[in-house]
Amino acid sequence: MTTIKLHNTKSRKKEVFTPLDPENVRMYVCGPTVYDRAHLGNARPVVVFDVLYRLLRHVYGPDHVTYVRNFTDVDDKINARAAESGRSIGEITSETTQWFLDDMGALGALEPDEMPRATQYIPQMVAMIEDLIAKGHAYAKEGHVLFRVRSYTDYGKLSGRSVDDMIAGARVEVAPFKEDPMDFVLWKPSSDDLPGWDSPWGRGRPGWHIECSAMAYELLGESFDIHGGGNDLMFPHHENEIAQSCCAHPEGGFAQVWMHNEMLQVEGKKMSKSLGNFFTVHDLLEQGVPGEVIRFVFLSTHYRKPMDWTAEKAEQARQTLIEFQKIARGHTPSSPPDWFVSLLADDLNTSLALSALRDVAEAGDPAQFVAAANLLGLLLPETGYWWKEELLDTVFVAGSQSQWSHVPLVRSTAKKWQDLRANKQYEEADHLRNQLEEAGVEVRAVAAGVSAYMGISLDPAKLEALK
RNA sequence: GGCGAGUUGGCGGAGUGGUUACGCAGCGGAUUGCAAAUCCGUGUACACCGGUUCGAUUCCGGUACUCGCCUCCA
Repeated sequence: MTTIKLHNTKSRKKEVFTPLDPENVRMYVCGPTVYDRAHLGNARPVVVFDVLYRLLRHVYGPDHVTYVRNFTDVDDKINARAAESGRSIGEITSETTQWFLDDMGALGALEPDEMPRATQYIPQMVAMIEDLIAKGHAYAKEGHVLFRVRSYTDYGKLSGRSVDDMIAGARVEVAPFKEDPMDFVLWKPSSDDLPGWDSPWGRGRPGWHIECSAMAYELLGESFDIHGGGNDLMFPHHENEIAQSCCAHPEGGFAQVWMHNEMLQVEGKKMSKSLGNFFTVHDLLEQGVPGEVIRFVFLSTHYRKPMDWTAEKAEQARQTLIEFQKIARGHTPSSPPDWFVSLLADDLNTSLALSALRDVAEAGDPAQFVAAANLLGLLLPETGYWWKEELLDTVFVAGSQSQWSHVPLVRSTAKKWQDLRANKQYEEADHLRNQLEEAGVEVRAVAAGVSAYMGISLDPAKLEALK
């Protein structure tokens, strides 16, 4: 069996991964708060942990891995969005949840085995909070319930902070109902116009951190193998999760391995609305950037390094993927070579695996090549629509599905170009080629005849003019 | 201020105590009506300063710069 090594944030080291139960390897990853489209940065952990999920399924068997990723559907940002848009909370969360699934699906991400919604686990959260109060780790005051940070001596261990240092540097105004500035909210009261549930402390709603603790406990138990998420969640979210879960279930130990992906930048800068470089996954897909290309770019940077999204990388990824498609077409996957799997098993070295894909291809077994690519979530039938196989003999479509309608015209024009060349009518042929290029189509002569490449910047109007 | 991550040739990006990553671009050649595509060939880089060592890009210490978190943004 392939040995998997993973970098554990707890130890800051790469460790050999030994599941608690190889028959049921369990992983929890923090999912989105559903109030808007997922931006590109949101997609990074999804892709990273999707690769891990695929690897675990390959090594331990598809039926022996349980992957949980939650939806946070109760949150002040959602309330604010509802208030400003005049729409109902339920409408917003269900719509956004579906968007998320669609967009991540376009990136070739498998759906987790369980996708719990926070609002479906309120009783479990209340029970856990009651338990924490009973054990002296939490206290109720003025309709709030707060976690008593000082009652958990290991608080701060994951992120390497001491409680005293944090208080010294804290800039937050301390609420009067807090015993200690570091204490955080488990439950807070809701006014009548806000979502709320009846509880021993009155009508209210849960704090963010308790959601993940309660859902992870309910679905994976008091101890499980891997907990993942973005670097920025390490503190306070994951630290608080550990405190809650380990205090409620001291015998469990919660997650064995903590994994954190680094953040995403765009053209060297942090993605932010003020810099004007903020965009969603959906935006890119709409522009005709295939989800597979986005995924390829993600995989080309190791998950523990900051990733820079650039247009140039996307273009290179596109070209490489077209190459890969030519190798793969017509072949059904067999099984990836063990040596390839072991590259990936070394703390998800996706960038190395990506370049090694060429070696798999050169080894001469296309079925293995497709299988290796599939392990990375590439060349999948469901996301490879942009290079639809039946079109390949003459036309590559590198954009969105909406471009398919132009394929017949491009194909016939390309053939016309070829005929002109065959008749040595070079002037007319070159003119036609220029027109095609201006419309966003590249044509070239190949051994078998002619092929055309429809780029993403297709100009349908100029194309129609060629009729 | 506290904590953490990073710095590899034109670009992206692996890896290693002493020998080639790889890809893209570029350059030279073959081929070609031109171009593209394809094929062949081609590149001694590892932030800076010390230390350990026969020898460091690779280990240790420091400096600079970049970035993230500490403000319920993945």
